[in-house]
Amino acid sequence: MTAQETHLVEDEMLARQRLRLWLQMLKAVRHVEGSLRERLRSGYATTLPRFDVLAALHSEPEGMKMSELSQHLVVSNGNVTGVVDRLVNEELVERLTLESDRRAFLVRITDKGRALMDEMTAEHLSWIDEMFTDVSESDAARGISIMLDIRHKG
Amino acid sequence: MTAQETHLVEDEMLARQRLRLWLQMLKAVRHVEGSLRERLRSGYATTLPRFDVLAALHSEPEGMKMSELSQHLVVSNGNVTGVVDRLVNEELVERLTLESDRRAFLVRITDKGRALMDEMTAEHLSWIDEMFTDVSESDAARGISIMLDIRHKG
DNA sequence: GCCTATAAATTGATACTTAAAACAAGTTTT
DNA sequence: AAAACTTGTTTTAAGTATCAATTTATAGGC
Repeated sequence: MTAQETHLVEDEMLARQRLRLWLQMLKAVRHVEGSLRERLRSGYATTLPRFDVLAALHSEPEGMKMSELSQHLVVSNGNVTGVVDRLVNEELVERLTLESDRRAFLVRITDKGRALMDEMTAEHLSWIDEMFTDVSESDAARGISIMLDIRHKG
Repeated sequence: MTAQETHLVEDEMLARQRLRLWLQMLKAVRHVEGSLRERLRSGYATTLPRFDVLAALHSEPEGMKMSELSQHLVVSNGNVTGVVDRLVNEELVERLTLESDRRAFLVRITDKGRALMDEMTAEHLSWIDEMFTDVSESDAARGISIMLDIRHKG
C-alpha cells in the first residue's frame, strides 16, 4: 500500500466516524426533546416550541424582533409567526410596534409570561442537569466546542 | 466559604455548563438539518423525513416493522405511518404482511428505492464530511461517547 | 375455550415547520 | 422622485409530528 492509498483509507474512516457522530447527535437531541416535551406537557400543559420562544424572550427582557427570534432559534421565519400568535392569545407575550422601523415588531414577554418562565426555567435547568448526569465538566466544554465548530463551518 | 458551600457553587456551574451544551447541540442539529434539507430538496426533490426512513430501511435489507422504525428514528408511532404511506405511493418502499404476527407489517425498501439510496447515501456521507470538516477523529470519538451517555441516562 | 391485558398499527385533531409567494416599508440608484 | 432593490413579516400549501383514541391481533391465566 502506498502512502497515498493509506491517506485515502484514513479519510474514508474519518468520514464514517463523522457520520456516526452526526447520527448519534440526532438521536440524542430527539431523545432529550422527547423527554422535555413530555415533562412540559404533563407539568405545564405546554409544548416545546412555545417554551423555546418564551425562553428566548425571557433571556432578552427588552424584546426581540421576529427575525431575530427565528435566527436565534434556528427555525424558519414564517414558523415563528404562528407560535408567537398563540402566545399572544395566551397573554404570555406581546407585540409592540417599532417607531424606528414600521415593518418590524418587537416581541416582548409579559409579566404573566415572566412569572411562568421564572418557574419553568429553573425546572428546565434541573431536567437537563439530570439527563446530562454522565456529562462531566470537561465533556461539556469539549462538546460545546465541537458543536460550535460544526455550526460555524457547514 | 465552607467546603459544602463550595460544592454547591460548583454543582451550579456544572449544571449551567450542561445547559449550554444542550443549547449548542440543539442549534448545531438544526443547522445541519437545515443544510441537509436544502440539499435533498434541490438535488433530489425529497425531504429529510423521507430520507431518514429510507436510510433506515436501506441499512436493513430484510425490512423493519413499523414500530422498529419509529424506535430507531426516535419519532412517534403514528408519524411513521404517514411517511411510509407516501413512500409506498412513490414505490420506494413496500409493506409486507407478517405471517408470524398479523398485527404487524414488514416495511422493506424496493429495488427502485435501493437504487436511489445507493446514490443518495454516498452523497449524504460527503455532505456530512464537509460540514464536519473541523471535527477531528478524536473529537468525533469523544462526541459519540458523550451522545451515548446522554441517551442512556435521561 | 374465555377473559383480560398487552402490543402493533392506524386514525383524527391539533400544532408545528418549511419553502415560496405576497406585501409593505425602507434604501439605493439613476 | 421614480425605479429597482432589500428587508421584515405574514400567508399559503404541503408535509411532518405529537397525542389520544381506536381497531385488530397476540399472550397468559384460569
